[in-house]
Amino acid sequence: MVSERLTSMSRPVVTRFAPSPTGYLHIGGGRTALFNWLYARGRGGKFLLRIEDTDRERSTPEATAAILRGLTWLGLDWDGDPISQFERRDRHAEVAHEMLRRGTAYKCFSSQEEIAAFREASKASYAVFRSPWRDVAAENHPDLPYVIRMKAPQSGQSEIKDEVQGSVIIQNDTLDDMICLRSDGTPTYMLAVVVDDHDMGVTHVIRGDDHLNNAARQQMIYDAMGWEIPVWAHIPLIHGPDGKKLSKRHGATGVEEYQAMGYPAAGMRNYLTRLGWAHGDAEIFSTTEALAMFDLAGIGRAPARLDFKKLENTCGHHMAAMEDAALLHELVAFMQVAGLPALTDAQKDLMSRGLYCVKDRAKTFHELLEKAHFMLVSRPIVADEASAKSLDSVSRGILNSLTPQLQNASWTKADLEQILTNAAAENGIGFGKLAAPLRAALAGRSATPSVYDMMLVIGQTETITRLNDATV
RNA sequence: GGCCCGUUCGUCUAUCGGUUAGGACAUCUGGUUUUCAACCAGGCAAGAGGGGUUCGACUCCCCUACGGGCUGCCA
Repeated sequence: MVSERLTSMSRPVVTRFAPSPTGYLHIGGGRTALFNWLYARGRGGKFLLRIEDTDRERSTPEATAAILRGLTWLGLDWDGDPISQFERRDRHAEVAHEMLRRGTAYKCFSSQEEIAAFREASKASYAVFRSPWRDVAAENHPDLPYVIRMKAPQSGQSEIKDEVQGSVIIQNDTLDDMICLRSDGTPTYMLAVVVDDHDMGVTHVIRGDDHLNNAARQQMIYDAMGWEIPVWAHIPLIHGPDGKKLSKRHGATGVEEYQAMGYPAAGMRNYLTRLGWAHGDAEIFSTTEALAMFDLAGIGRAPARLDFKKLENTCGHHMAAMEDAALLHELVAFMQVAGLPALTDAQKDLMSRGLYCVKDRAKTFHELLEKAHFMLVSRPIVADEASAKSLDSVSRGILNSLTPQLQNASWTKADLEQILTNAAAENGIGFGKLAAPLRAALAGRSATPSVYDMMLVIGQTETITRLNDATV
């Protein structure tokens, strides 16, 4: 592992996330953003956003909005306004021309047809294209459209000092003179990233390892302009459960889909942080703890597979640990995204009083809602198939006999406990046999919080009314 | 084809030349229990294959296999 360069350690960290606005925020992109965010924020640095919208055909404002929504949901905040790469095209062109002046780039008049013909002819050898214009003096240039190509070294090697991949050596003769400025005057990606990262003061480039090879060429631009090369950290991509590249076939690929599936953002952050990164045995941790622990050295080099079981488990821990108010707030947002009807004020009120007894039994918001059903239904309560079985004539009779005692109860947990255990004993049944019909009557479900908690939450009047409903 | 990266239990991973290869999720067995969730105790389970280097390799080097990436006037 290469240690961080001194120059970079002496200035504040600036990272960035640079998505192409061609669709929703991919879960892999979300993790890349998270790593950048953790690294910068954990060090008091800046986390910037750049929208790589130079591909005018595929870029849409809707996609940009979706990406920002995804980041916001994940809790990743960025500094300043997102930067549009497209709007910086003049600056990119300016740098290309500066390279021309410096002699580190040249005008190439080869047409796309000529290049295509070269590729066709050298299909077998896969030779790299060598422009015949590399060393042609300006006075011999024709009056034709041209591109500006990087005058890259053709021998020797380039070293990428990568914090994750270690030292990576690329032979310079395998690289062609990449195009920096197209014949229509627009910049290519390779030029634009370097110029933007430099101008934005990015100190650490943390991105997918599909860019590892690109780093060698990008370094050449930094060198050509005399700019300082940032610290590289190329992280492996996320794969589906079967080890293949994550695709729609695997289910959810978009961050917002995970929100709709009901995973709490804190759990998602925790899980995603641990996916491809480790710090000893740390598994369940808060974002504050993650910020303190996160480092580049802990990032693994192999692609990690998404494991929904572990995601759920992680989310369960966070769900239980969340403050009631925050949990309710996130639940409301979730219901909106999932297209569920909004909670009424009465429901919210009940929920804020009863969340304590459901949050540690759920791993997703869908489960939370299911467990909270007793707070959300309105009478008459219809017992579902499983719970209806426990409402036979015998148990109805027992429930009915409970009513007078409940009417006189002080409605504390201790009091209710005494009434119910006595009732079970008097009827010669185990407590479980009594709890089942109570669940059916109070919630219409067989999987619910403790019967005591339900009674406490909905209150005396409502409890008795529901029992009466069930016994008629 | 060329170049680059990767490969520890089913999964996420720890290990940075000497460990009974550890933890977590999942799974299995028992316990607890008021259903669900949880909890407690325990079990199963791993260094891709082959060569080196070394007193000693999961760890360092090479080869092979498999997976991934790059090889655009896409990003």
